[in-house]
Amino acid sequence: MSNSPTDPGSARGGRPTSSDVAQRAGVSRTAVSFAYNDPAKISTATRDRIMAAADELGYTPDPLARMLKHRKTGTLGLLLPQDIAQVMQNPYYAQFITGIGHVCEREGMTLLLCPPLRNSMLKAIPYAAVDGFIVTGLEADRGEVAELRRRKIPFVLVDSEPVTDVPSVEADDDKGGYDLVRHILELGHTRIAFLIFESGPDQPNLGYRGPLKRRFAGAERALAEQDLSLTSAGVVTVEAPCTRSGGYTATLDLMAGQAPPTAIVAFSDIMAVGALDALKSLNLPVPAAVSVVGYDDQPEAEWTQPRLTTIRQPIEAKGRLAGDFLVAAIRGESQHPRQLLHGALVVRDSSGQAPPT
Amino acid sequence: MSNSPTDPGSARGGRPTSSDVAQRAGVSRTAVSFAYNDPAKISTATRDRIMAAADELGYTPDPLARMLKHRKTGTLGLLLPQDIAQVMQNPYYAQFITGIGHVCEREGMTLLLCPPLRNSMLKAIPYAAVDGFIVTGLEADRGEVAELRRRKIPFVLVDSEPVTDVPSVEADDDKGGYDLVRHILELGHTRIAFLIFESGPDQPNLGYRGPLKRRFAGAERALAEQDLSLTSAGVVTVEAPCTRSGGYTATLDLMAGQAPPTAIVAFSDIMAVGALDALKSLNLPVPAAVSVVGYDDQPEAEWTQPRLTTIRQPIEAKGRLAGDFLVAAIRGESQHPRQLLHGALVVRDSSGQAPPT
DNA sequence: TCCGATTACTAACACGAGTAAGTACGAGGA
DNA sequence: TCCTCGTACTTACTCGTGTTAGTAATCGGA
Repeated sequence: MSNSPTDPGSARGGRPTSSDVAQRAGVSRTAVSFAYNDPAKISTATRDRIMAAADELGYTPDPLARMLKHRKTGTLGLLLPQDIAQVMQNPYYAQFITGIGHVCEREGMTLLLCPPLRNSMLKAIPYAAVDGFIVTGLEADRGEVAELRRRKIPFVLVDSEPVTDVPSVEADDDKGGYDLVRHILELGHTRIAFLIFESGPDQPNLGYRGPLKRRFAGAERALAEQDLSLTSAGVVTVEAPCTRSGGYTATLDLMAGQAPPTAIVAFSDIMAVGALDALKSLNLPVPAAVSVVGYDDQPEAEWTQPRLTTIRQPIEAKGRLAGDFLVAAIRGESQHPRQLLHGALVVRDSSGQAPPT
Repeated sequence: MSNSPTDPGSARGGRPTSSDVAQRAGVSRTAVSFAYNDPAKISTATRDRIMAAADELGYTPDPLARMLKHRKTGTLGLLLPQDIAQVMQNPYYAQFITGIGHVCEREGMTLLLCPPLRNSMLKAIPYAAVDGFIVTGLEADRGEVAELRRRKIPFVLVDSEPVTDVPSVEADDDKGGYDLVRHILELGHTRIAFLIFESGPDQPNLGYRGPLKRRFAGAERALAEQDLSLTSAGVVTVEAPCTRSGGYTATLDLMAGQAPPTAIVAFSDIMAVGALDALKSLNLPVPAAVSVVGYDDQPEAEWTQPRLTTIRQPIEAKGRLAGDFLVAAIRGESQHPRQLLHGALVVRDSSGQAPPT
């Protein structure tokens, strides 16, 4: 109303600043800052006057400016390998984020979901205002690690290949793969199909990254004990999208083949559920005709008919540890810890003795 | 190495700034900025020199400083009513965030999860560096709306009571409640139990907020058509935590009562699943002895045995619309749209004719 | 040879705050 | 009266960047 258009500090359409409040209360901008951050440094009378002025103008300190000054954002960044929509459809991530959430609650921090920018995780890094990153589903090339190092931003790797001097959280996927396949072999199966997620090079067990690679390594160890390998007759590997329908379609294809498997090892519960769907539609009893096992022990595993044998993985603990490590790294307390989490075979009803030949 | 300790611009432990790069390349700081943001304004030769210097020093523009200058963060804020860990355990939110995720992808934005700070959504607002908020699960008192208005931050309300001049997305929970109960009544049920989430005042249908309140209103309309009400004999309302075990325990209690219900109306699928568990453990066939219906049509609803009758709610669309509205509001294009989304009754196998008395 | 016009760059201000160092003032002690 | 000393406040610098306005050098044209 009384603002001349050239008046610089006044609310010219935008939000009021501390200068506006200072002017209105007849004090310096510093006094306004003190009123908010260090009330002891100012008389209660002027403090009240300042607060009243702030209230009338609708002033509120700008979070960005504070962050810039303090060099602290109060947010953890979660660097994702896929778009948010894809990630959230995967129950794995819901559990993982739950774990991080516990840390956020304890520390009073927020969580920023950072999907790739123009299909690149690397490009997403420079645009995130965070105190540090939790990096998950890292691509093989590792440009991201170099970039994060360049930037001197604290970060934690999850389910990635080990990198020196970087805190990391891993699961014993090798042992998981081993336990799962050994369980199947002990039941007498010899015609085994591996149902795996994501696309990779066409040579199995070569070029797979992260957890998948390690699960395969464990599987191969178990197979070797029975003088089998991933390339033995009867052992096949099929790739499909990590969805229920992906597992469904792949299983239909498998069972239509020459010598269909008697055991399907899915490296994801959700794909295993799809496999169960397919076998049901083919009227093949599980586990009498075909055994099915999954991985992760997500809640679905207990609801299927029959209930799913799987590897329980402490996903939530993984998130929590990653959060703890990151917070420690941000505080500079980090000793570059590396934690290996253990899974366990959960035998339910979907795996049984191989049918007589 | 060659930095004197009083040298102000040099990397004194921290990250290098554009001044450092400028000094190293023998140009002004402005030139460095141009090299990154407007290469046309600078000769290619010096641009290369600047980039080389930046590379050697490991320089990278500070996202916070950019945001402050541009008055734009490139992130949407999701203001949550509970801690991240609690929210992520609820499949509802996973779907909702999926919807927002589509918008984030299209706009190239990130998503900030803002849980309450010291049990207060209101206190979380000032600490978030976002371009706008999606507000969900708002408490009844509405302090948050006033605060967001004060701050002049764009925001969108989801599943809240209507507020004038604020974009909002709602579902027709009233119709959902009506359809669900009408379905049950048409099957001849008269002894009905409502299984609802969260704690409220002890008088049912009074003081409930948001969606729950509207679902009850719809339910009451349907009941009235049969000359029944929420306080009729045979109609009970039970509150329990919104979890599988919450539904389980509550149902056990219900069935142990004098005149146990023949229909259980859960206002959440996950509680309905718990109810099914309980009935199974009591050897009560569903729907022959007791019908069970849920709400939301989450993926679980199709996996249960029997498959669950429920109200399909377009949760993902809700998130997507909220995102769209928020982006429009941030751009200043907003006409304060209000969208009402429609659900639909999905009849599966868990609801059937009431047993003969 | 002198005049615009273009190119290539810089100085100076802005974004919105926090904070060390400095100043004016009144009270209290010698 | 003079000299502390504490209180209450301000001046001036800082965080790291974007960008307008302005200047020195170069070029083409007459």
